[in-house]
Amino acid sequence: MRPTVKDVAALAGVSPKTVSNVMNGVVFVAPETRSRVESAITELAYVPNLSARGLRNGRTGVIALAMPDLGTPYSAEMSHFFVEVAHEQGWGVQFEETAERPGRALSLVSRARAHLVDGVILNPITIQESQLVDDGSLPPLVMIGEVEQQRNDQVWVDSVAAARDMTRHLIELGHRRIAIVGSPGPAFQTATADLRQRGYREALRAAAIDPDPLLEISCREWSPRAASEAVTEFLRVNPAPDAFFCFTDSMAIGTMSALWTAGIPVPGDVSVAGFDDIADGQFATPPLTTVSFDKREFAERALALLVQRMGSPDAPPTRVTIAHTIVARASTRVRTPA
Amino acid sequence: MRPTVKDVAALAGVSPKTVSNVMNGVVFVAPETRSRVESAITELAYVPNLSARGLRNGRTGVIALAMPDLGTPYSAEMSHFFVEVAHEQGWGVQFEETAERPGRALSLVSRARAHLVDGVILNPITIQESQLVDDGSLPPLVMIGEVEQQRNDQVWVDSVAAARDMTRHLIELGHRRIAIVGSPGPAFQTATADLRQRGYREALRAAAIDPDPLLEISCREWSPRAASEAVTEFLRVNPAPDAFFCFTDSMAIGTMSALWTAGIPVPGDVSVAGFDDIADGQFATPPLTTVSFDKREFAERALALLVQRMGSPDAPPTRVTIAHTIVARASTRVRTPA
DNA sequence: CTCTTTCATTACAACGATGTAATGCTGGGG
DNA sequence: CCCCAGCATTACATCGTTGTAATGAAAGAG
Repeated sequence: MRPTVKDVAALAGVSPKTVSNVMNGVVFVAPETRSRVESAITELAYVPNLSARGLRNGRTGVIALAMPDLGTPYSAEMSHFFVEVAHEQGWGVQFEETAERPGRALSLVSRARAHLVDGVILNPITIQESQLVDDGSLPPLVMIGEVEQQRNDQVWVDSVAAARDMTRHLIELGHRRIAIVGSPGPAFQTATADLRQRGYREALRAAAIDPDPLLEISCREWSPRAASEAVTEFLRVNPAPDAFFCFTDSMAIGTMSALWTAGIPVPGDVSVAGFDDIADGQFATPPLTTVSFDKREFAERALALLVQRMGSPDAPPTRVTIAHTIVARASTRVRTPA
Repeated sequence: MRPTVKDVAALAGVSPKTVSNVMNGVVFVAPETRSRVESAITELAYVPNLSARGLRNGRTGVIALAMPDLGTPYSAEMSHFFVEVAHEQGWGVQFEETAERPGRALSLVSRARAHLVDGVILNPITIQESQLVDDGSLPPLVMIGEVEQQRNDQVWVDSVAAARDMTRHLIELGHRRIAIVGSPGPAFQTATADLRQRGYREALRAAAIDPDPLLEISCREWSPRAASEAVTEFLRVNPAPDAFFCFTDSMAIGTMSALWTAGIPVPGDVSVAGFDDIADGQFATPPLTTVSFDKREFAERALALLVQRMGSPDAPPTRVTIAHTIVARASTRVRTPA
């Protein structure tokens, strides 16, 4: 039988409330009493029942983290930092996967309202999910990622600027026919895809390069497999472009795989760039040029926003933009005309 | 203000307990009453308070999953399947990272005892963690991975056999000087490393190949970076072996990166094999030969074991072995003597 | 028409922790 | 010597849900 405050109180010869006072430390407790209680706690190996505390306080000390698909390196790395940061601050983290099935985000909100979690950090994947209706009963919520909405607190990377920067980088290397992988298409519509494509087009326009719709390759999903298939199909019909700018590192890895299979050397014949700076990108062959940002800072800011929101539910929403940089590695290089 | 059973009961004109009966569905409720309650629930958008339920029942419906480092593809993919399977069965999943700092596993057990979770699935990383003392107060617990202990339920892959099979596979391809990456060393001691090395040595012995201690490369940690560094250092001093058998796919990716940098073609000059069959291994260049096993089945079996353990705390521990297969891809091929 | 029997429904208490308001104690001033 | 101020500690109620035991009503038997 698990010991309770009652047991501790009995052993220490005080009342349950005094034990509670010792643990929460807000009320002053005489040093002698305090130490007596503390040793009773140790002796019984007492651990407070968080369900009871949660019931009483309306707080559980747990937040929910909803990422599209934990299995993908991007979600995984982000999750890693969220868990790390949250644990440092004493929060538990409960997981949800939004890609599993549509509407998952809603059931998630339900869960939150079920008071198992005090707040939610949500990386929406579809447009609908980012349009969660706020009927006033939403739990404290922070959106992460490239979502176009103003209703909730949000942390993101400026995808338009980042895509523009990367495209310009490729242009500066001498590339002209720059294909993108992950363009928004009928099978895959996300705000992220839209924004990155917008940045790409802006950079082309700035360099007076005519955008070629053929070079905007879309995938049925943002996975290495889908990218590999889409690029393979593209190469079957078209000559290789100067460079591929893939909207995620995962798709870049799939793209490089397709190029390897097709016998096209990277970066010899074409350059390949990604987005996200996942750890394995550094160890791809060749190491991947990518858009990088501080994932730990991302997690810290999002959690800070969430905690703040828990405190003041009615404050106006805040949007935090995380700085990005272009990390040039061996997968891109100056174009040497054939 | 969140509605409670009381509010629902008032609206439906019944007692709180009847509402509870409708939701839990064990006791028979007259159809007419039931539908009245159900529409009251819908109207108020009532969601039960899980803290209260947890306090009352002693069950929270949440399990904890403790993996070494969520950021690594292996942990991430396993976690993905655990979350998927758990959600299908209505469990919530709370995350812990055991690699964060030593002793984490203990604080985790504390958390479990704090009754926020009903059970724990633990992938221990150090030997100590796998030796958790059972003072009778452990929560329902299932160990996953290559841990040598008999105290707890466990799901694993037979690492000795798998490493033996992979080594034999490489031998059958004509390789003789087969290096391993991830050999147990002073900086990194795990049961997994021991077992895989044992399997490797057994296969060499069976083929009458003298094991060469120089070919047993150890890394300071099981990451692509550490593997890349260790292999680079190895190549600085030694001639390239016929093949590298890396004890994880992550290390295989690091190894291929080092080989790429050193200008040694894979699989032209050397073959590379991994272990775990992570998704990105298929899209490495070249695609990675590896030891594969059904991760979803792994998760299902572990969760089933955990649920069973919750029901009967005193049953003797069970150990489940998940089948493995060798998946041959382009990173290994028949040796062509120079 | 009355007395069981059956079975849906209800009243009440309890899970464990903690905020509130009241209690008891100690010591200093009148 | 007594009373009151100040402050550590306590009793009690409460959070929302559900098991237990009791209630009440309806149906069937005598």
